[in-house]
Amino acid sequence: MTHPFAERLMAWYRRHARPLPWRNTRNPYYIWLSEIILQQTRVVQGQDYYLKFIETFPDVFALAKADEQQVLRLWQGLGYYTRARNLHYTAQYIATELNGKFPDTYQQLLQLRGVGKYTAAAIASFAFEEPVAVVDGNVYRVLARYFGEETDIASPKAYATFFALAQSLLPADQSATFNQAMMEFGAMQCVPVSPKCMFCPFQLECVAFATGRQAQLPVKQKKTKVRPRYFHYVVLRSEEGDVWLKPRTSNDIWKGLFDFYLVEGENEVVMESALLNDPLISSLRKEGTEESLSKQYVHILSHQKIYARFHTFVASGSLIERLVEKNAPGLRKIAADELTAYPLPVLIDKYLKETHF
DNA sequence: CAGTCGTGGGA
DNA sequence: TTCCCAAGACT
Repeated sequence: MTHPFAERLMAWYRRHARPLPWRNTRNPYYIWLSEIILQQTRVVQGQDYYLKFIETFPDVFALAKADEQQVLRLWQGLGYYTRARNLHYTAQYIATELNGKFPDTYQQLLQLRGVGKYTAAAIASFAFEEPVAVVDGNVYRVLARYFGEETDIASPKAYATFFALAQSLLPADQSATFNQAMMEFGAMQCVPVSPKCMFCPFQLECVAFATGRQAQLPVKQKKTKVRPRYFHYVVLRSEEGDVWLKPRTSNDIWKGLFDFYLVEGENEVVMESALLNDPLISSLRKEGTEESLSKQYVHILSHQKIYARFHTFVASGSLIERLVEKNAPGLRKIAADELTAYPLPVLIDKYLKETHF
């Protein structure tokens, strides 16, 4: 009764599946962890993080017992840090409220923080063989091309359209294999640029191939606009080897991570006066503190382009403490050799490495 | 709905 | 250089 498409897809999968570490298990904790890591993230980038996480936190209780800061530090460099904070929150919820028993249905999984429709379907099918189709970027692409489906995948209603398609193809008794196969096929064969149509098992029926529209499908309208930001960081270093960090708590980029005291301006012109007017910088200069300025760093995020410079001030710890208390409450004094315990944005980590901190 | 949340890699 | 985008979720 299996749909011919599904049959051929799974045959392809049996020959071409990569041996990924999270494919050897039905443990929902491992599958959940891998799926959160892989959201908007390439396998090559996520794999080492997955291995680090299961080694450090072998079960949901271990993850629940950790500090959020430790989880974020392990996540450092992966981006979209809300994923890590939700991961930790959900681990604590499962460990304490559910006594460690993982939710085992699509609907219940959907209630977990950080678990949306895709991830709930992935866990439900991979761990519990529930017949619910996954729809991720790969699935959009494969189905849009195969069926010539032109719905804009950036519109929220597209999910329902493609879910219905995927669900109609899914064999109820092999949902795990089918879902894995759909994504693997999209990732390895029906790739975004230059898909391997010459060796494709669906060449005869694929609408995109027949009409030469592989490059036009799937349709995606939304284009992200990038906002420039101008950062001037104040790096406070004491002669005793301490450094002052700033926890990022607001709903901005890098929430939950640490950076330095920051002066930000709309543009470079505004920046100049902002620096002169800043109370902490003024007081440091008034004290004649040794100062140096770094090169400009350019750091690209999905919606922002950050131009950053680092102003380093070196002084005695007591002087810095006095000025910080008066002008920059909220900074945290850290021994330089304890920086490895703090989750830092890649921009900050790169600066620290380049200046041999 | 439309915008926002990182980072790295490939064309 | 610039653009796209990668096993999305949340507001």
